[in-house]
Amino acid sequence: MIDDTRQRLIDAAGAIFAEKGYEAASVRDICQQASANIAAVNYHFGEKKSLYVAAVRHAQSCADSENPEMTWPADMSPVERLRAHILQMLQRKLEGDKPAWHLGIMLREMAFPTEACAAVVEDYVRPMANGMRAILLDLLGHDFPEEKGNMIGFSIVGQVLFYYVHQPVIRLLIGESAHDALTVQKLADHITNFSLAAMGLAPSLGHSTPTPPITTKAMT
Amino acid sequence: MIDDTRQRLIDAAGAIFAEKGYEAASVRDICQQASANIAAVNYHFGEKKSLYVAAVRHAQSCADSENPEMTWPADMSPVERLRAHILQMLQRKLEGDKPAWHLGIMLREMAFPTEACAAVVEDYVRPMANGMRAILLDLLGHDFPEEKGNMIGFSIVGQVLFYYVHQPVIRLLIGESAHDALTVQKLADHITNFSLAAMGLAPSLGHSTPTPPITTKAMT
DNA sequence: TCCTCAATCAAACACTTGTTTTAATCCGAT
DNA sequence: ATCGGATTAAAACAAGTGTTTGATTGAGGA
Repeated sequence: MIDDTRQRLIDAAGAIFAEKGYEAASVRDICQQASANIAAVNYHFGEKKSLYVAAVRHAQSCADSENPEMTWPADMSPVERLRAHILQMLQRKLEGDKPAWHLGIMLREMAFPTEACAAVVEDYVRPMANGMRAILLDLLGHDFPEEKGNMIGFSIVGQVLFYYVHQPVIRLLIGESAHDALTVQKLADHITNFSLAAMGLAPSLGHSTPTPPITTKAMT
Repeated sequence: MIDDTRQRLIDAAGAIFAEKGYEAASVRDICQQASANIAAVNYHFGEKKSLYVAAVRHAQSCADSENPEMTWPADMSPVERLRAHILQMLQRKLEGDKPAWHLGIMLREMAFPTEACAAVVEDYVRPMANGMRAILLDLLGHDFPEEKGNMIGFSIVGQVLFYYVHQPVIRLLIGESAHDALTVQKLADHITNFSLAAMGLAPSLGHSTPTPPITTKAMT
């Protein structure tokens, strides 16, 4: 059976782990949500912790398969690749078509790491970081200093992650309606334009010229 | 000292809550670290949850008193106020002279909120957000659209928080030595220059085109 | 001195936790 | 039909949880 109880356990566990954290999630709750017996988790995974890492690995393997390698058309300009990259990151996090726990459990792992964090970094974060670095190298020149490039990458990713990690704070801070008005497309355009302007590849924000979405070709 | 064990309990609780999270922290561990009896927490606070919110409130009251209201000299240019503000945020988080759990427990609360989150936002986040908004209004003009201003503020704060929230990921990603090379001063300069350039108030990163630093007053 | 009352302590409480055990069930191969 | 391995089920396990109890302390006031 594809719909094994083992898979049902991983799905239920991921959802509950992502929502309540590792310690607060009980195997009884997980088994009940998975319509499985209490002993099932120990039969299939041996112990609770193994079920947790199985859920994390499943989440990142799904994230891998759901996102088609981020391979952009070769004739796409670096600027447009950056724009598409930022939009995709935001969509992946805020437009939850897939089960929301896939990224929730990984963000929890990245903020308060357990032993599964290293695997997440290697299998999920590093490929994404390499993709970002490739774009930045095309944008800034391949002899750009590595440390500066790292910081620029962190500046971009930090902007994106902020809207996900601290979403509840933003809601409380600016109100529900103002938060709902921040659509993914609007956020992606802002972050892209903000970052491009910081790198000198687009007109700066700040002066209220109704800036149309920048679609300039990259300067090589 | 009037409330001896009560304060010891709050200190021990804050440290353990920040490190292990609410559920994983046991009152027995807390009482042992505080050299108090197991019944002390229930005698002084009634229940575990009240001790937690007491620790959170203590952390934010300390954060308030430790940071002298962020009142800059009146003749300081908005650009320099922004630079000082960013540096101060980073110092507060990464240069731990004070007990590290003061901000650790609040970041945990902001990322995965409990019922204490609203209080943290109102008493700690909102004043800081107002300070940031005041600087941005001086920088961009007091008739700047609110939503755009919010997003710019989030872009700046997101860059800062990234280095704290995802510090373990950064360590794994670029290595210990490269991470240690990212001093607070270096990060503050980068984030400030990056953000100023994005707003068109400083030369852009990316190319060494020495555009003279713009330190003009806000255009109204 | 006696009393009071807040504070501390050891012990036990009732409950949940993760895990194990043992028996029952399914299901394809013989 | 029968066997045997794989899976599920119910119950019990030991350990840990937050919380409560009731006794004990020790300083301050009448």
